[in-house]
Amino acid sequence: MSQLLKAREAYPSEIDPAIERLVQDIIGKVADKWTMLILEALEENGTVRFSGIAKLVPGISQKMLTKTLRQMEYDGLVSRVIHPVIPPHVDYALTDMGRSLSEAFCGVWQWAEAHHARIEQARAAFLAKSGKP
Amino acid sequence: MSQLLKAREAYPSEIDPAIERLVQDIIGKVADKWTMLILEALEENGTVRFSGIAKLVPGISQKMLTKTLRQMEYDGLVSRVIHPVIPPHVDYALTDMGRSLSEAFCGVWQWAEAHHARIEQARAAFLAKSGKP
DNA sequence: AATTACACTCTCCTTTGGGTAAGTATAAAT
DNA sequence: ATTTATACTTACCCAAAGGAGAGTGTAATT
Repeated sequence: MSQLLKAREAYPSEIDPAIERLVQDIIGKVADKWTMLILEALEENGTVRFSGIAKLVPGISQKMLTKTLRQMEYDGLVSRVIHPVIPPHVDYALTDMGRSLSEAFCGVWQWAEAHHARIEQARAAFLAKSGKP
Repeated sequence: MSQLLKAREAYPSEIDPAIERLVQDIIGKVADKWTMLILEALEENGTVRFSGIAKLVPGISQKMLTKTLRQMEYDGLVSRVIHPVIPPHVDYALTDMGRSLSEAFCGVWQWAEAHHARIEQARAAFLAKSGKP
């Protein structure tokens, strides 16, 4: 057993550790690149089909799109409506919970848009500081 | 080349695609489990040492702690101050930018705390619906 | 008869994430 | 002389993420 694991037990916590773990699990699942990108795409475009989301989320592969949508459906963030026609037609949309998450995430998007220049600046400074000496 | 990739180029975009890509890259990096957990730990505890963060972030390994902290320093989210004593003493703290990100993330934490019960409910419903027929 | 459309699924493969364990440096405490 | 403390790094390993590409089913189109 590592020193870290031993030491960790020493700290007390004011909040219910069971809920804390649950929340961290949710954060761990929801704080996913593709989840967030799909969330935004659906928030801005309402009901969208599979291929529509693929167009709205640059760089996502079919595999990841399918997988992420399934997880989001499982978590109750999106609804999935199959129209049994040929060729197939499947509509995706945010649920109320998905919309509320999207709203909660709005601040992060704004932060990213507001700070991307400063981040690049920080990176350059880091490289200059640590790369030279 | 896949159909998806071909189709994607067709869609025009109102916003600067270069900035869009930058923002999505930032989201992709920042939307990381450990980053978010460390962010919260530092936000709530101010200046903390390496081993202190390890105690505050349950389940993180030394390797991931080191790696994530380096990335956060690179992105300008945390400051790292080395006190050249023996045994070593290194202080970590959020920068202004780190604090602002933490603030932006606050909404997501609150969402997770508010909705974890509903998520578990949705999962049960999903399994009942898709597992039976 | 061949092609296209759509929303997948499946297989193969490479990359990354992430855990464990051991090693490092050195001064102070035992 | 050995242990302890701290903040790492390195090496080894496995599992998960994720990309590329091919295949599927069927009806309408060409």
